[in-house]
Amino acid sequence: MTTKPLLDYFEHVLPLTEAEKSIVAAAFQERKVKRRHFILQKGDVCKHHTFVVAGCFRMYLVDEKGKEHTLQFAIENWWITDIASFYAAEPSSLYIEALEHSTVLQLKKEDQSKFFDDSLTFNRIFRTLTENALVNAHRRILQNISFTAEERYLDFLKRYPQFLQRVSNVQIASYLGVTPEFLSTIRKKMVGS
Amino acid sequence: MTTKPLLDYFEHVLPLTEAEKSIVAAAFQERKVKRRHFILQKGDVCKHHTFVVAGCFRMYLVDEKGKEHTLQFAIENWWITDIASFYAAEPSSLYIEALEHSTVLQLKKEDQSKFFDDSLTFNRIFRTLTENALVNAHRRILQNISFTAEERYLDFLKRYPQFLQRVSNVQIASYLGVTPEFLSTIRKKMVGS
DNA sequence: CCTCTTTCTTAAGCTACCTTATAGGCTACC
DNA sequence: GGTAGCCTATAAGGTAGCTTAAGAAAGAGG
Repeated sequence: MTTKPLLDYFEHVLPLTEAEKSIVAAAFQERKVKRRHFILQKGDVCKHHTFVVAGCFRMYLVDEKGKEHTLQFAIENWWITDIASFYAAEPSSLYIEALEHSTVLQLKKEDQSKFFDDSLTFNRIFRTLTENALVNAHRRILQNISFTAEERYLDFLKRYPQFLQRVSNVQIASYLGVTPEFLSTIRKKMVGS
Repeated sequence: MTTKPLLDYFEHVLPLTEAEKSIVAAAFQERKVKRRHFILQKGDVCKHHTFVVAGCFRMYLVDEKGKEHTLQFAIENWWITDIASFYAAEPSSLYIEALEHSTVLQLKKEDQSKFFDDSLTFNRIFRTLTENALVNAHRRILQNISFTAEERYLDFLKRYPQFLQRVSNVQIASYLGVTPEFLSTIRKKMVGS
């Protein structure tokens, strides 16, 4: 069953009753996404919370000069959602693209709202997930304003070594906020030392 | 009563029953903080969620070269908490300093946990606050990797004009991730144009 | 298996931002 | 009411990171 990774993930936060498990299994919809296809494009309203069962995604912005800036990657057991668009029900300014053939589980906003109206458990789980995401976001902000590009790259390597095999250096550069050429010189310098 | 701004703030998210209001009023503790005093210092575990009733704070990191990097300011009706330290119960790497004589309301972690065990309402309120904070954090990450220093300053002016009167340019520079000298040249250039 | 696209690297010249230093204006406090 | 401490501004020289360009290597897809 495809929902198993999601149920395991939830139980890692808070134990679920059997009833809650079947509610989750019923509410989330499985979806296959091919490489280079999008589950969100600029202008769309983000209507789903997306949990990655298999595969790899990136969420990015394209600026007025056409340059891409990556906010987040996601692989197995990660969430990838434009929460600004999702919660405000406004058109997104972001793209979410599959970097590999992928399988996701999606929760519609209406179904999530029902969960939140009724269930203490689901409020606690999503509150915890959001707290964790915020802690990560705060760390990244601090790194962006206080680290050099090389320090940010080293931290990325340490924190997300799994991504190295799966996303290109072009995309890592756009996550770190540098050009691919400069990332290349950083890598060259590191080999030397 | 000092808790009124907090109750108003909560009700702006979700209506509270009278019973819930008195629970809140009882759980939060008022505290006066003098200018240049700290409610959190590096090495301390952050044990309270802090709501600002009056005054002004900044939360910052001091790096190994002694330079300060500001994560957040807070004035009336803002929260200021090192959530990484708060939720993980680990020593903080941050300082939270009063920039003016201030009054805050603080909620101990144990009391918040009790709220979360029992109350759907409080889970929903804090989930919503955390979501909003995450949306803001995401916007700031995008700005940091895709905006120039001048663009970040312009957005800061537009978004937080109240802060201009209350925090120094040195501190704004440390929030934007530039030196005070460079902020000064940006400001000079703007007047000219 | 072959071709087209993407990826990575290297290098030269350039720009944004930093460092250090100096100086004037403002505030606060003895 | 003077002096110390902080805040802002200005300028010169330095460095991190960008732009453009070009070629080699690796993959994707037919």
